[in-house]
Amino acid sequence: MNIGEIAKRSGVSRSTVSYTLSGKRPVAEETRRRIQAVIDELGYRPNAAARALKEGRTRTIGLVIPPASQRLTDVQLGFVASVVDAAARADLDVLLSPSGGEHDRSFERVVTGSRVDGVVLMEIRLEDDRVTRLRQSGLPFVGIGHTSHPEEMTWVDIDYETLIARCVHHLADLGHRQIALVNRSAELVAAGYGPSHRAQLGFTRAVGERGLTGVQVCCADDAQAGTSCVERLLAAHPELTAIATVNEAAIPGMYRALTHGHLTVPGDFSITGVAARRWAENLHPPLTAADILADELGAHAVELLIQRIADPGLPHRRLLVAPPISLRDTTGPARPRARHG
Amino acid sequence: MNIGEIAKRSGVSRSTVSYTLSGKRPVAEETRRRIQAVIDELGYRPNAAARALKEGRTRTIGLVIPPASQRLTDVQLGFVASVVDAAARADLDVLLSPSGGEHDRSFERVVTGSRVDGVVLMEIRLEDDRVTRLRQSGLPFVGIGHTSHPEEMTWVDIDYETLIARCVHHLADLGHRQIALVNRSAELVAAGYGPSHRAQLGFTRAVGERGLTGVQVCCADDAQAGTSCVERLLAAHPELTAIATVNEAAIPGMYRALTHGHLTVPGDFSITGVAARRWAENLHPPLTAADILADELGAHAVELLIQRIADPGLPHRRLLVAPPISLRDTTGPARPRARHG
DNA sequence: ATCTTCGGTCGAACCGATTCGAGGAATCGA
DNA sequence: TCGATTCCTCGAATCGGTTCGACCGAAGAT
Repeated sequence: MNIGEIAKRSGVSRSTVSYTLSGKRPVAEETRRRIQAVIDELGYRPNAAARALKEGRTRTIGLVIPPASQRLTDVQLGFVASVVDAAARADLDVLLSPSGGEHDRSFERVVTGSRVDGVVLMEIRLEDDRVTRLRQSGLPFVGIGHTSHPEEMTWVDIDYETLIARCVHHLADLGHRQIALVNRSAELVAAGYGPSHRAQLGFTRAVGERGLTGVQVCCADDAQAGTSCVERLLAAHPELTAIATVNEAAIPGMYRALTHGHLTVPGDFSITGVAARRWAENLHPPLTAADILADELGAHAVELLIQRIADPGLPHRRLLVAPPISLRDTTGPARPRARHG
Repeated sequence: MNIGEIAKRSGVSRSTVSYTLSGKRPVAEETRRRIQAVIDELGYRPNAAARALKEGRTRTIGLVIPPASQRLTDVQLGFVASVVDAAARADLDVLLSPSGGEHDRSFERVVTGSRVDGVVLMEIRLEDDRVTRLRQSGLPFVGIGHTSHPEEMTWVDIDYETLIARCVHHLADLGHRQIALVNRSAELVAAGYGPSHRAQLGFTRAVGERGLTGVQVCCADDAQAGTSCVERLLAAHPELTAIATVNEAAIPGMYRALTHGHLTVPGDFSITGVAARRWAENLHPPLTAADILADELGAHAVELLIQRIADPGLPHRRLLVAPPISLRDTTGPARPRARHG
């Protein structure tokens, strides 16, 4: 079922069929109708490989997701969904590629075999081999996240530094004097994961500006870890009255630890952070947090990528978003903690 | 950077380079080394489109995910991850396609343009247009889930009927006499969503076999809905002492409603169901549930698909898995409910 | 009446791989 | 020494599209 077959049945040449499809040259109205009828009847669609070969573009973008695809956070999942949606709207297909660890073959295939016109790269580290690899390959790409050389690539990102600083200021405004930052896992922080690093910066800065006492801890990305992390914090820092966090997966566990410690939220203890909106709303109690607009960010990444594909010579662009804090039910005026042992 | 360039620099013909790459004909050891050196130096990879065009296969599979990609459940996410992993292991790329609603163009592109060698289809309904469409397209496909004509396609699925029946028997063994099934959203059930339908069947059957009183309700896929659903249940059925559910997203909300109603789990009230293992373990308290082994199922789907791609004439196969219930902390002996208003 | 112009169509080249039949050189047996 | 066999390599065809130059007839200009 190829273009030659359509041509034969319509009594025209292959090129005329092609022009009918693309509209790049005029075709007589009657001829066009005849060809279209045959196409519709046979349900013909041009072969994607042949088209890609001749045109030199695949109408496909790669989406490189983090290795541990088992444990995508809600925010990450939101990025995937929004990238896929935005790509679909632009009539682009999305090739999914896990990267890192045992999946390097997959990443390499995507980068190197002219399979895609461009790549959206998620979960970028401050020093990231994949960025180096992509840059030297010459393939257009856009990061969701950025490296320690932000000017060298096009990216969109969440301004964790500002957001966490904002959280700290918000807590300080409410009278809290001793605040903890619950970051993500120690491994991620050690690996130079940008958001974690920038959260540290923002926290340190804001705590300094407001003359507060700040504690920083790492915590694995699950509820269990959140519980034990907060238990340790409460025990070690009796004056602590509030937490800011970028570790959404640990938050339910943190709630649990507070409940166990007979601390009500937001009465006795305040907690705030950065999280996906729907997720924050569905928590109990709903979390006061800076809402990450994954939809918007993913769509923007695709848009920038499409521009870069159209003109790879374009200067690099970056977009750093810092959504405001949505006040919900987990932050309130500071009150000295009652001791319960 | 094409095969001709490699050939020129190695001083051989293009076909010799091709044979070196594929090993389909002998190439002199020295020639092979020379060619390989050039390939390594230039980092050459054969153009995927050209190869696909000539070979008639793309080394890519399509993964059709549910429309509301924003709200993939943990189980669904597990399927995606395991399919991607399994495909990567088989050196296959994965083209992601949201289906349904506004995304039909994407689905159509995947099915029709020879973009993929086969398709894994998720979230199948009892009557499903996409299955019809795929069957008439002749493209090999494997379902995760199946329609009301199970013999007409190859699929893997979770035996929700058996699992829910098992949950009911487990609760009956513990002495519970009145049990509720919390199903997924009314829309899904109305749309003929297989798992929901089969859960109903299994529930009705087991309740009958054990002479219990059974109540069935639908519940949207979020915590909020879970809370109000259970609140209504508790109010309407004072004798109710246990719940079985296939709605994992609603479970945290159900816990909450029980807590509010001053019912301890598993002391006053038992709850069990079907859920992803990691998720069930991380819940508080950990959920007694049949653990869905998404990894296994996804990998098996890919395996079956690869077989069908290799030989489309193969008879259809099906795999219905019914993992045993993992006893955790949410089911216990029946005890008449204390009235708290 | 002749020259342009232009809309509509065709044939052929091309994209970058794979694969088949054929050919050349070296080796072997007779 | 000559033909057969084996081993290696090459050239050409092919996959299914797109696109460029050319051509043809009809309409418009002079």
